[in-house]
Amino acid sequence: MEQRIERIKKQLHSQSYKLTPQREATVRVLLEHEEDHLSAEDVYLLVKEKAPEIGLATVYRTLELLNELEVVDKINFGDGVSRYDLRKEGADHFHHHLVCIECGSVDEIQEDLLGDVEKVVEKDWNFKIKDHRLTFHGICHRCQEESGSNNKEHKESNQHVR
Amino acid sequence: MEQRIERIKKQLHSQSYKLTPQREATVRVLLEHEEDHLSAEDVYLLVKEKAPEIGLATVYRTLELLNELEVVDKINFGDGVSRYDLRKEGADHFHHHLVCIECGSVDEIQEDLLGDVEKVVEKDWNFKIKDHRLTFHGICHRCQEESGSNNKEHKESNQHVR
DNA sequence: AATCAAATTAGAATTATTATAAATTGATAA
DNA sequence: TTATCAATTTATAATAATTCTAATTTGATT
Repeated sequence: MEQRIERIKKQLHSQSYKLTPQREATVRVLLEHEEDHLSAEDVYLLVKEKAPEIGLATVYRTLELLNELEVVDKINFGDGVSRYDLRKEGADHFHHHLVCIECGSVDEIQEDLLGDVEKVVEKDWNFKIKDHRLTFHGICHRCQEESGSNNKEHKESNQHVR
Repeated sequence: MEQRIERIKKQLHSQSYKLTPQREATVRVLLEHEEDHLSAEDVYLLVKEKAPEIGLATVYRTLELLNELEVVDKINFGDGVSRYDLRKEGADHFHHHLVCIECGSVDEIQEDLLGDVEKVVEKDWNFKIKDHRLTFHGICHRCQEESGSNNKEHKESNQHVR
């Protein structure tokens, strides 16, 4: 973890930004919740535990900065809020998401999957792809297994959406 | 156009909703702007021309209703607003989008493209796919052609984003 | 004409996000 | 160390999108 923070710090410095205490606390929260898809508010509340004096606007600005530096990705699942997702180091493509319409959980797919599709799009539409967003909506494996039971909640990877 | 409205009317009736004048005016606007990706506000302003007494809340409610009936799809390109896109009749999959990061234009891809990918996801992740969202961000064919020139604006299919 | 539910309107309320102005911090150089 | 200057942060106000509420209207049915 310290090494990743160190690398992010270098990345900031290389563009003459500083890793202030507030920014570091924010990055730590993101690293500690790598599996989740936190909203700005979520991040704010978690950062407050480490650095109670931080302001919400600072969190927003930090997330925006990290987004510009491609340390995090800003995503939107259609509920009202933006969520922020740490990029896997060395990942040159953005990962995909599986959103369960039953329980609201969000799982990630790290595999590429789109290589061939992107080739087709670049060629047939003459479109130079820089990034992509792919989200599948459906029923997750957990909700399928319990078909018949009434258990509506799962313990892990739950990111409930309004 | 009249036939499509007639079919939407039937669809509403089948779920015991009515095609009120306000709803009809809204549907007409959507049909007349099938190529665009209108925000609720855009729709509201256009509907006002036909039915000046309509309220913004009604437009929101109508769009939400049409979304539930899968007549329109609610999409989100990451700017602050939701956009509403008429579903192609008979299309069992949601079309994809090409968002240009230069000029802000949004083009559509009607081709499926994801068939194989979906098979893999359903099998390997045991996820029952109901819907998907795929958006590519990059440089559109128009902006590529004019590399070198300073022309920043295009006449058609422009959906500028904040 | 009476009735009842669905739909609409206007406007208030909420929620997420961004902007602003004043204060603080940190690095650098005199 | 102290002065200085830009970057950053804070608190708060402002904005923008969307949803809620209460009162009213509409339409179909008795």
